Amino acid sequence: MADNVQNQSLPLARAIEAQLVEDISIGLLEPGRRLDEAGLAQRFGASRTPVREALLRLAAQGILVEGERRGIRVAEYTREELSQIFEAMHEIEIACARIAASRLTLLSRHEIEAAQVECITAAEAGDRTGFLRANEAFHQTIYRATGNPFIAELASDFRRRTGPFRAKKFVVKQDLLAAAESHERLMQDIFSKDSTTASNGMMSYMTESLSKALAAN
Amino acid sequence: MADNVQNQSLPLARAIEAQLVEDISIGLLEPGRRLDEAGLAQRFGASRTPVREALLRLAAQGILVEGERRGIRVAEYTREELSQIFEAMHEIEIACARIAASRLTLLSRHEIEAAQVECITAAEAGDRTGFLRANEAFHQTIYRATGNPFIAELASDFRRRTGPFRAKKFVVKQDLLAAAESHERLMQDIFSKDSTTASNGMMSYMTESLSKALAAN
DNA sequence: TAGTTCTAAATTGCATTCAATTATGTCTTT
DNA sequence: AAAGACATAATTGAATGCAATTTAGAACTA
Repeated sequence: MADNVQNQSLPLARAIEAQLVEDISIGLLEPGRRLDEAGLAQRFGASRTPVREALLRLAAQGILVEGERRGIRVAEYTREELSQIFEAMHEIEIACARIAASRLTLLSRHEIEAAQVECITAAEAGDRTGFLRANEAFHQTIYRATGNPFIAELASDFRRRTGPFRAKKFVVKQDLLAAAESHERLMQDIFSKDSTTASNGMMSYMTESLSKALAAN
Repeated sequence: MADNVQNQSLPLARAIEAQLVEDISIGLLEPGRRLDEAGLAQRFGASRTPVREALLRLAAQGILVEGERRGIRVAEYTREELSQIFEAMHEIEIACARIAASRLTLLSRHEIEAAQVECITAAEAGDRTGFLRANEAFHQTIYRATGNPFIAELASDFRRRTGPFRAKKFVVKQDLLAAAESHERLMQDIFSKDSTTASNGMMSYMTESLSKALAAN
C-alpha cells in the first residue's frame, strides 16, 4: 500500500525526500538503517528513479551516508563523531547567537518570544511531540534573526542531522521544562544585544546540550 | 566528442560531478550559466541519468541552484548575497583557525608549511592555475588540522561555492604574491597555538579576502 | 507594427529496461 | 564440520523511452 505523500503538486522526488526526512527525524527510520531503492519505491508507489533522487539529495545533505561497499544508510555516528558534529554545530550556533544579538530587530525579538511561549506551553503540558516542534521553531527564529540566510541554512542543516540524537534527550516532562528554562536564559543573553554575552550564553547552552545528548546516546 | 573524464573506475556520475566542479571553479562555467542535461550528456558521452545525478548532488551542495520554473544554473549571487555568503564562510574559517591552533600537531604544522611552499613557488613563477591549486591545498590542510572532519567538510563546501568569485581576485602576479604573504602571516598566527591570536589572524585575513572579492565582482 | 494565439520544439520528470557488481547460499572437498 | 568455490539472487548504476510541461516561434489579427 502506497503511503499518501502529501501531493501539493510537488515533484514526486521532493515529496519522497520530505517524507523521509520526517521519518528520520521522528525516529521511525533509526540511524544505521539501510534503505533500499526498490523497497522504498514500492512503499511510495513510485518507480526507483524519484526515490533515487531523494536518497541522493539526502546523502548530499549528510542525513544519509553511502556505505563503503553497497547500500545507503541513515547516518549514524560513533560517540567520537557525535562529539565532533556537535562541536561543529556548537560553533555555528554561537555565531548565530552573536550575529542575531548584534542585529536584533523588534520583529525578531517578538518572534523569538512567541516561539518560546509555544515551547513553555508544550513543556508544561508534557507534550513531547509538540515541544520538539516548538523547540525547532524557536531555534529557527534565532537563525532567521541573523539576517543571513546562508548561515541560517547551515544551522538548519546541522539541526536536521543531529535531530535524532538530540530528540533522545527528551524523555520525561522534566526534560522539557529544563530545556524551556535554558531557552529563557539564552533569550535574555541574545536580547542583551551584546555579542559577547550572547555568544557566551549560547556556548553554555550548547555545552549543556552536548553533554545531555552524549549521555542519551 | 566526449570529454575524457578521468576514469579511475569511479562511478560515471561521480566523475561527471568532479569534472563540473572543476569547470565551475576555473570559471569555464560562469555563474548564471544554465546547464541542460541533454547537452552535458552528449558532451560526456553518457546518458542523461548520471548527468542528472551529478547535477542533483551539486545542487544539494549549493554549487548549482534550481530555478523557479525550469532549468538548473551555476549559482550566482548578488553583491548582497555574496557579502552574506562570505560572512558565513568567515565565521567558519575563524573557527577552523582557532581550533587548529589549539590542537596543532607537528604533523599538521609540517603539512601547512609544505603547502605554503607550493603557494610561494607558484606565485613567484606567476603560475595562476598552479597557485589556485596550491592555495586550495593550503586551506585544506588548515581544515584538516582542526581534527574535526565535519568542520573541515563544511569549510570545504564553502570554498567550493565561493571558488569562482574568489578566483577573480587573482589577475596579475602581484595578486598571487600578496596572497602568499597573507598566508605567511596567517600561518604564524596559527602556529602561535593561541586561540585568540589565530582567530584574530584569520579574521583580518578573511576581511581582506572579502574586500578583494567584492571589488572583483 | 504590436499583440495575441496557436503550434512545434525543447526540456524535464518519471517509468522501464538492461547490465554489472556484490551478496547469499549451496555444494563440494578435505 | 569447516573452508573454499561456484552458482544464483539481490541491488545498484546506467541507458532508453515516454509523457507532460514549458519555451520559442510563426502566423494571424487588430
